[in-house]
Amino acid sequence: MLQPQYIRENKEEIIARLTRRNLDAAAIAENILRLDDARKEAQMNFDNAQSELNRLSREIGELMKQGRKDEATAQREKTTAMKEQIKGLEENMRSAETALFDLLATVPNAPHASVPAGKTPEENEVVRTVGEFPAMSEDALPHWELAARYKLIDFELGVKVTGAGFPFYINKGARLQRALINFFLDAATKAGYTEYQVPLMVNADSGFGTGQLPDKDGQMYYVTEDELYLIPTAEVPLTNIYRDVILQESDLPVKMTGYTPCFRREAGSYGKDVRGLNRLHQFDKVEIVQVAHPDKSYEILEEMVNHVGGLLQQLGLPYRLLKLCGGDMGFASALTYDFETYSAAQKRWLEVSSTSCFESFQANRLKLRFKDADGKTRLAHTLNGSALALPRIVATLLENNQTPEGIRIPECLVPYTGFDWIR
RNA sequence: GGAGAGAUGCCGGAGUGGUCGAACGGGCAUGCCUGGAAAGCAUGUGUACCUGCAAGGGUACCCAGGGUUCGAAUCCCUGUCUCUCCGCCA
Repeated sequence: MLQPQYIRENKEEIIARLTRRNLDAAAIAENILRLDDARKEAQMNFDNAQSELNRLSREIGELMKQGRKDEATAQREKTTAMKEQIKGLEENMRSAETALFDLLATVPNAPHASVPAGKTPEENEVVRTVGEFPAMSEDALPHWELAARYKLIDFELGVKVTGAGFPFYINKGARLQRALINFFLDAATKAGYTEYQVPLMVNADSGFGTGQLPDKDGQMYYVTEDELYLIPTAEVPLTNIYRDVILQESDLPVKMTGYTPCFRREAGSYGKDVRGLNRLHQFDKVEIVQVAHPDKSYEILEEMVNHVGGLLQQLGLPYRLLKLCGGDMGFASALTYDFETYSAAQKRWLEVSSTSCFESFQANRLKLRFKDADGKTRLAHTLNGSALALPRIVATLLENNQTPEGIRIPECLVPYTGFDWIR
């Protein structure tokens, strides 16, 4: 959530940044400031009236103590009208607060100054492309056919037991999943991230804290009976650990990692995008999260990008790094890098990681703060990244590593799989 | 799921209608003391918002939300959570 105070002091900057999201930023900024002014005035009126009532109450207490009953009663009569008035003023204040909050809650984060303008994914900026594209023969198979041939994944069984987008992984397919999860978790802990195993359902406060609510309400599975949301990413429970927390500056950066299944309704997806492992309702992911000092957050974003790039390199997967344009960025992000691996048999790029800096946008919602060197309480910055999401890694791995003799397992995974070929 | 007890500041723990943002103790910070430390002594130690150039002033917050009252941490109602006992159970 943006801070009215910041908008007031840096209006031109915020408007310029928000404009990259293709919004009428000036109108939004004006509206926020107008509602904030109204809120201040309403609070002032309420505070003053309340202050007067408090003063009278103290006076009555004093008179009672001294036994001056008549005077106390006279004063008490004065309060009746005041209470009525205060009630109205309080309602004004609350509705002014609500109006401001409701607007702020739906305004996305202001993109970083370096974010390219643009409306569609085609306008994302390619930062770099790494690795060799494998030479594929014409009869190279897409991963869903390889998965069937080697009996690694059963999509139809998933449809039977649950529905589309909930595959079964079997045998070496299952073992490969487990190997990737362990490989990613080990890499993260080696890089200094503390491993967590987290709840897979969260309450509405947590959903709000990281920005999924109200923005992505329809995209999360919701358990009505208990008013809980299935997590769409480990980011939600991990980051919310620090909701309503004030850290010491020396605690920063906080580095956390966790493996979880992720649940996404993916309402509105269709066609080749959802074929095979390309888009699932349930998938596995290892996430890395950091809580950072505001001065260090972009440095840390680079560090996280390097971590993710390192994983892809070890897996021997060619990838490109994208800096997302304003139109393609998530609601809460100030700057997002996507990693896409090149899936040789499908001849397309598949997103396998999204790594973002949220600046203080989430922290403001979470009330995640720290005490700086001067003892001042300030909002921290939050970051996170997929490191990595499994299904498309598996898709690319199967496709790119297929040979007439079977599918070759990358060296770095062999200690985890216990086999080096799928035949 | 049933019965009971409880929820107070960084922690422990008072407070059952009036000046309580909250006694007392611990912790922590700063100062004095010391060669240095410990002990001792002194002072300080929440968050948010409003107002003010500032010093300061105001409002709210004692789990959450309602209510009673001139006035609520204290009384009433609802909810949440924790603990104990019973039941059920991987």
